[in-house]
Amino acid sequence: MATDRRVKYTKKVLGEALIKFLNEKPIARITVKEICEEADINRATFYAHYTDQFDQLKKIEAEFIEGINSFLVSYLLTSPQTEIGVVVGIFEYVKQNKQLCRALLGRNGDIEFQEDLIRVISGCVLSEWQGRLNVDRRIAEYMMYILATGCIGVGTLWLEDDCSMAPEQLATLVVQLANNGIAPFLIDKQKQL
Amino acid sequence: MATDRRVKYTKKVLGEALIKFLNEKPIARITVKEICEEADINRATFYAHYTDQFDQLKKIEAEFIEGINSFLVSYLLTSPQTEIGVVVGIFEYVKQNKQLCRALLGRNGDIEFQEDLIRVISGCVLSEWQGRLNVDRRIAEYMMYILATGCIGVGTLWLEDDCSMAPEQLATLVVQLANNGIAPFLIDKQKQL
DNA sequence: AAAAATATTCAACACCATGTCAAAAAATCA
DNA sequence: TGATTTTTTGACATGGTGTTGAATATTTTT
Repeated sequence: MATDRRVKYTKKVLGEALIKFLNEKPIARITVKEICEEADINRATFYAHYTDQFDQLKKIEAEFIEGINSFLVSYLLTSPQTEIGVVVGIFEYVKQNKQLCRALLGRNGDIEFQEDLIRVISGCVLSEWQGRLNVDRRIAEYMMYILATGCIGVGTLWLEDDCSMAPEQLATLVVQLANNGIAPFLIDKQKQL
Repeated sequence: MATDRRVKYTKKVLGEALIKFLNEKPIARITVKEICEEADINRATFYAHYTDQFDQLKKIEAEFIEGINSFLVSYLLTSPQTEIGVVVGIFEYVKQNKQLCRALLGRNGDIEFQEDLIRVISGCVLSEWQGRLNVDRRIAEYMMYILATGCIGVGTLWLEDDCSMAPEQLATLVVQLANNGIAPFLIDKQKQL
């Protein structure tokens, strides 16, 4: 299949070039010409694989989504399912793809990619919760959306911090906040008196 | 000052044209040429006001941020500050600028704009909470980020629903979830036994 | 209402990334 | 090695870009 070493190499260096530029400027400012110059690949070759830089970005995004999805599926099948375990897994997967994720989620990232991620997280992680909620289906969807976007948002901040915090710690924070909100963290616990 | 009626009209129709296209495709796919044709404004006139379509978008975004910021500041100065009141105010302001917000936050929106919004919300609404949290400053920042991005995320979903839910209802949901998480909404409340 | 100031229009220009092509060269696979 | 596939090369027309100066139109000022 698509295992020709030349094709593999071409896509690899073109992808690296795009990611590099995405850390500097939005996709709209990036030209096919400069991607090819950076990667030292002929422009005609680029067009043999992608229609333009947006197409290239979409395909890289799709590859990542596919990757994290299969990771989650295999995780859910094998491991004992602690509530926090999956969240840790997600953050670890993100950390392993730090540079790519920073480009896709950061300042010059793509909102459609965010939405794809929300879909994956909702599908694999949050969907189970949804059935246990004693609220309207629509309200439950809104609540899941808040949690999913909050999760992605803090993940992005974490990436900008170069993933300095441990994935377990971040996952713990997220799960606690999702379960009980900020109340347990407040200073004035009048109940203690 | 900048009150010449011609300038005002030009910027207005150019802005409307850009927003219209943003509901159809990403800014990168939008050309200065088509913005001007849609607005029936000469291309040279466009360049008298903006360097390109990105510059135009940034200026429209900045205008909105400025608007919501002054709205929040005046709100915090005049009204009795109920915890939920400010959140209602934000959602109402968003609803009043539905079409614009949908373009700026939707599928073809801009992540930098999201970040600007996070900054405003954090600054005006969440900063007070932060001091009351019994956690590290860094952890508190992460928590605020989760709440802010969750808030924006659900706001975007709400916009796509054409703001069908009342702002008060949505604000209530957000505040409850932020304060106590999903626990109070769960079906199996074993504590009741 | 006329004059002065300012904004917009118009036409034309060079520039450059784009997307495509056919033929040659290079690398891979069997 | 020989056949196949990919990449390179150079060339081409196309179209949006950004700028310019003069003409025209509109607003503001006196």
